[in-house]
Amino acid sequence: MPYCEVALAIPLEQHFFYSVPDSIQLKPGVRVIVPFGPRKLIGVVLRCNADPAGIEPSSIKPIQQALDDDAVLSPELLRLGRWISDYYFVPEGEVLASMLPRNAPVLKRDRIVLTATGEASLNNPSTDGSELAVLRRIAKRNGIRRETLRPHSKLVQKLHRRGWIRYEQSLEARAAIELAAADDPTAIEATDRHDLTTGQSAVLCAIERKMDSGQFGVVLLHGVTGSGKTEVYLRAIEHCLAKNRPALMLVPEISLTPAMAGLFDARFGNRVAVLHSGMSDNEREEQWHRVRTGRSDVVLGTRSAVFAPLNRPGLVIVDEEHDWSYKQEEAPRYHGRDMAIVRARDAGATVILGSATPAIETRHNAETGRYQLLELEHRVQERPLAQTEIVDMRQEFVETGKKSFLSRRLEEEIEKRLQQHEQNLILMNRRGYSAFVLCRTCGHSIECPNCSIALTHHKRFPRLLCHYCGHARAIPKFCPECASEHLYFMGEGSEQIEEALQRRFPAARIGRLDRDTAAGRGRAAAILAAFRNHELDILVGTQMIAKGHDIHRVTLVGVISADIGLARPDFRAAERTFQLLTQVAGRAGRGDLPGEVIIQTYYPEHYAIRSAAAQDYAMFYAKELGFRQVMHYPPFSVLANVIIKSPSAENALKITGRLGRHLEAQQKPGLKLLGPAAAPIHKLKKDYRYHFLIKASRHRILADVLHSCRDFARTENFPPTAMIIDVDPQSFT
DNA sequence: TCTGGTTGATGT
DNA sequence: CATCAACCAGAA
Repeated sequence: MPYCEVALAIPLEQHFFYSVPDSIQLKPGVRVIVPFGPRKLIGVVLRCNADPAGIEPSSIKPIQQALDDDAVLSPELLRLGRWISDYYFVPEGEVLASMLPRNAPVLKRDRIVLTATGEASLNNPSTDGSELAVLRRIAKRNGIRRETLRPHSKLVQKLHRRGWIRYEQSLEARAAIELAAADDPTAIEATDRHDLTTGQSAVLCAIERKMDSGQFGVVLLHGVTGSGKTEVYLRAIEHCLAKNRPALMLVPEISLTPAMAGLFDARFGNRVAVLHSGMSDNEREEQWHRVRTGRSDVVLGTRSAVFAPLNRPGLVIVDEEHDWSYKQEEAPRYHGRDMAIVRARDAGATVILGSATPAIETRHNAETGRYQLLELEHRVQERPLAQTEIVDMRQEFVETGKKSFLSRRLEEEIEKRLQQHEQNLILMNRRGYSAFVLCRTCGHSIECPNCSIALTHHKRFPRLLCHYCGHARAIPKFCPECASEHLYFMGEGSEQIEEALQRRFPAARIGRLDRDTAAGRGRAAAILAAFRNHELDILVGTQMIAKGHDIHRVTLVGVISADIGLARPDFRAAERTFQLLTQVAGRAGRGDLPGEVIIQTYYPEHYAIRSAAAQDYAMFYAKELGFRQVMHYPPFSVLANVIIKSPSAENALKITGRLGRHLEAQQKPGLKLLGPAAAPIHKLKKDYRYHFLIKASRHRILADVLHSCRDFARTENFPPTAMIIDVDPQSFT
């Protein structure tokens, strides 16, 4: 009987071999149900006719069932999966699982069956009466759903311990989902095509030339906010489709840019498939099927849409390529933008990376010629960029003697917009009401029991909430440590800003957009729609309000505290601040009326704030690049963050020490080791954490070290989840 | 990751 | 000696 090699979505690097019964036809990329220990799992066939060298033949079990007639993962996607597995040090099975719709194509049942000793006890007169009754029920139907015996769980547990019963898992293929009636991709309906500016035309022309070459290539489309990048994307997609190749566009978050989906629908009709996390599993699976079967050849989606089952895309667009939500923060920790490039390289496609504030690495790649640089330096219809003003809040305090989060300048300007029936966008990049609760008597702030983090006060909820693990507790009247009643609620969040603005401007219609108000399907879109329709005068929010919205009556953007985030222990803190401020400033003055931006800060000298206020990318880039060079940070090095975690503080420290000694011995030219150090959030979700930051001059050197870490962890028997390798890390919690 | 088996502390 | 949680090995 032939053997096949299967990748399973478990945190083990190995693949597993199974025999293939004659009745089952397989090819690589087909999903299968396989027995795995006492369980059944879904895996993906990597190779048929594989040689299970070194594995005891009698231990090889047969494939239970194939779930697909045809490969659901194309050779192209299987290659990409292998690449990601190697590059990011993640098990291939986990990568492949994340490429497929999450909807399990099986029904899972936990069953209880009798063992041989259990059978024997059926006929043993000394068996206890209630036990016998349960055994008889199981015997009667030759096994029973575990669920059914839930009311007798105590008894069942006892029988299991005694070895009379055995748990069994069954997986059965579910019927495939029904697709809506087939609709062939139709020709493009040319609605609403904006005339191009000369700048846009030139850029589009260069992109089309690149696509016509049929060769892989990356273009950085660096265009100021409001310069009309979207129209360029749409035209480029039209060109791609005209050449009979599918197109893929990634956006950071669709729920925050509902307008984009609307544009795609209007332009490409039923050829468009939309893939994002806000959809139900069924909807997502249906869209995925439409793509796989060729009914959709334009895909618009978030990070994981980079794995859309398109056949050799000719164009891959990454909008807002600098956006950090492209990095998956759990395994497999891939970067959506970078995977777009890897995929395009394999498919011979053109990549457009679009941004007003490109990541330093991306701009550097363009400067050094790896990417083609295309720029749009002016807004459409010669609209000016917004006027910007920095308010020094230290000075404000000196002059007013009052501790207020709202400066006189910002207050005055909001007042003016309200009178003129124009709209205001107020950025407060921290959610909740108060950032933390401090006891004036014992000096401690109330911490999360699972994480070394202060709990945030949410007033409407009303609870203290951990923003990392979700832990919630009642709002205390007394300090839980020392029972003092002197609790102080410190640091404003978006909820408090909204409330205070409402108090200051009672007649204004004020809305708030942050993770709290946007929770739930369609909520974010509804709030944005209300703002767009001018049912709101002021929209307060976190970074969500900065993302790509094109609302013409917004003439004032206020930033309550530009400093939030600057002090974070992350070498990209300045870059993020610059990007956030520039992006939010870009929301002002996108219509006929000119825009104005007021940035409040306690740190007006900081280059991130100064260059954002000047809307001067070049100034920021030059300064930041110099810093990166001196500090050996990307793009002058490649990084990996190796995290050690354990629920036991001692264990975490012990393992860290061992890995540390191992890493010390790996020192060589081109390699820099930082740490071990306690992770910035030392305890997270009940795990104590330490980390090593590894800098290398080349990826090869980094990969070698990471390999050695992984081997070391295996030979030293680290628990399999104790070590997390994060290649190209984007955040350092 | 998940499961089941082993082990050692606790209690009768 | 029974019971239970905590630890660990193995999965093809």
